[in-house]
Amino acid sequence: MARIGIRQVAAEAGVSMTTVSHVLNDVPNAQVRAETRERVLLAAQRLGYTPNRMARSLRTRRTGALGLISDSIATTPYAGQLILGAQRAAQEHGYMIVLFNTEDDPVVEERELQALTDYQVDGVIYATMYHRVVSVPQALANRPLVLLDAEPADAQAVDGDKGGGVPWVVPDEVAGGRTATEELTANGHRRIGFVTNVDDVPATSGRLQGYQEALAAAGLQFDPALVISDESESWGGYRAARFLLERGDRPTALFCYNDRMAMGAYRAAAELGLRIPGDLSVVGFDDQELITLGLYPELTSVALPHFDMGYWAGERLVEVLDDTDQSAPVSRLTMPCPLVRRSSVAPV
Amino acid sequence: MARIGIRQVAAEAGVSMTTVSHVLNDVPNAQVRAETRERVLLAAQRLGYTPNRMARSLRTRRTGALGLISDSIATTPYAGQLILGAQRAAQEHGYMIVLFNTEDDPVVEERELQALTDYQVDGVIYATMYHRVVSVPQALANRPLVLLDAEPADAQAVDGDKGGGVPWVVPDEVAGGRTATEELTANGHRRIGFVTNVDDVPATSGRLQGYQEALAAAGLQFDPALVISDESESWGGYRAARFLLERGDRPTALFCYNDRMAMGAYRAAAELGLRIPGDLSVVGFDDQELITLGLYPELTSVALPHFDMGYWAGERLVEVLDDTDQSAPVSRLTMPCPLVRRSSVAPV
DNA sequence: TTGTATGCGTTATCAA
DNA sequence: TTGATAACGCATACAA
Repeated sequence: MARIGIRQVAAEAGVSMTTVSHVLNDVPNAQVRAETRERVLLAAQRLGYTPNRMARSLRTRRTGALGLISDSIATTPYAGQLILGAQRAAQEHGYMIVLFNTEDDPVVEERELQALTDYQVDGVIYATMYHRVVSVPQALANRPLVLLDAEPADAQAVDGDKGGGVPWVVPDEVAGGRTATEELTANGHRRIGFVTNVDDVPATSGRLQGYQEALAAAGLQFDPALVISDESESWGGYRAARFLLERGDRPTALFCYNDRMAMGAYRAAAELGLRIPGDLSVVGFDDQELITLGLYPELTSVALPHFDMGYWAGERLVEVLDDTDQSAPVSRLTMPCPLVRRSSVAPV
Repeated sequence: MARIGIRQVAAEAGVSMTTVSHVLNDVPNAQVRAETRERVLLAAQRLGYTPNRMARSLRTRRTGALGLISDSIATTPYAGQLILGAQRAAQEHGYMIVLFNTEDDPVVEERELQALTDYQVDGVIYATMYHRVVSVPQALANRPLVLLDAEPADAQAVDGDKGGGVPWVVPDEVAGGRTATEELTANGHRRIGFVTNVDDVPATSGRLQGYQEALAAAGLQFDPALVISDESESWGGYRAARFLLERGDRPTALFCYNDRMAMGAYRAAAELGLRIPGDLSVVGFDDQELITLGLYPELTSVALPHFDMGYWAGERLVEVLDDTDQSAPVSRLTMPCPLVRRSSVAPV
């Protein structure tokens, strides 16, 4: 049983290979008579024809594969959404996603970049699992490339700008911080603590800025004493929250850098006999359901748009690959972070 | 600049394409003179030759791609480890992993299986993110296939047995349940509650069995009243634990079906004024660091060997693909679940 | 509007 | 021990 190829379809339809190819690929130039076209389509259908991707690839010099290389797929709960988004977009355009991992190890990264080349992927999505500033590896310089949840060290372009360089998408940390804080001011809170982290990443400065903007918008004075930094873990959040809540003029609400720190803040509140949300309102960040749904009361949190970012990156890369004209419409995007309301916020 | 291929290497080395192919692929039959061999290797090196995978694939009818199709990559924190393990194994043998997703939707699954065929992957890893009993889709029946974290509905073979069917790997739920319970009996606990879930999955029955075995091994009587089932969420764990802990002869230790339920148990204990581990010892399952490290005190938990299972599945599939003799050595494996000790267990 | 013929870069068959 | 050469299945320049 000879595997059915374009040749068999041609025979079945009583036409030549060329015609079949034209019909099946919707070649723009040469036209095919509608009747012939129909015949070919039917024949292909009847025979259950599936194009041989290897042969096609050899000929077109395109594999239809997108490489997704990321720093640490294993240890973060975000990875899934990021990858799934990219996968969905790729799938919709007939591409497949091939995974690569650097494990945050330069040696491994080197090896993976080599593999990326060996496998001859058509384009690359360079992803980080936490919003980071990265310098694009030299090996990726002259390839179709999109940055996912990462921004290039030499970035400067404005939102929606062409920017000229490599497209990238990151969460809008500033707007996210604003959203979280506004939820609190909207509930009448006037003393709002910010339990933040100590790392020098875009999220740290961005969310702080959003916090300040929201305060200003509500006519509130920014008080540096209400901002406490610590490790972005549960125990860091505990320490910071405890410090804030033990003050005489304790805040009535806490905006926490992430859900882990919020988890620590819950413990601090419990130890001090403070009820949530009755005595203290709390807003987290990241919307990690393991935490937000696990805590009691369930935690209101700002979600990171991982799926959407992944999807955008996939779409964008396909655009770059498929578009004849390379007039990149948008090369940089910050995505909004939606608020997910639960039960940890109440009016003062 | 013509891309360098086997032809260029041949010219550079002053030999024929055939010879180059022979030495580069270590063809077992035809021997090449050591000196010639050296010359070819050097030429390839000097030119930085990289084989064209599409051409090779077209010829060998093998893509070097393994399809990893899973039910829900997005929503679970396990996915990363599972995928990473498989990816690592694949990588080590020169294969790449291509991702597919069913989203637990039969329609999508249908489409993805089709894609799997279109992309002509050499083999398939069918993975579920929670240990499940599955029936292998018809479309996968006659392909190189390995089940990951899933067991076929018609399974019957013994560990290490050839089994004849498709290879699969799952966690050893029984041993895991035993491990968790033994940690408690070893600390002198004699009244050990089991906060379990209501779903009919292998983990439910397996862990219960392990619990019973450990009790028996410690010479303790199994008391059905100490086993409470509820939804495997934080609030379910809360309810079940609360019920157990309010009894007059409350247990001094709790084995929880998973970390989420343990999280709820923590809350129940706190509300009842019970200190952990002073008044109550707790062991969880899954070792989800977001929870185990977030809780206070940090939760002792039994870890699911996701990375190892992924790795095994990858290795196994490659074996099936590469091995000339198809005498499958092992077709079924249950992996041990190691205990991760933290601070939630103390002697009575 | 449709058909013929060539080549993409390898591997494998056969001959030398 | 090495070298010519024929597929692999498809897309396309060119001819009809």
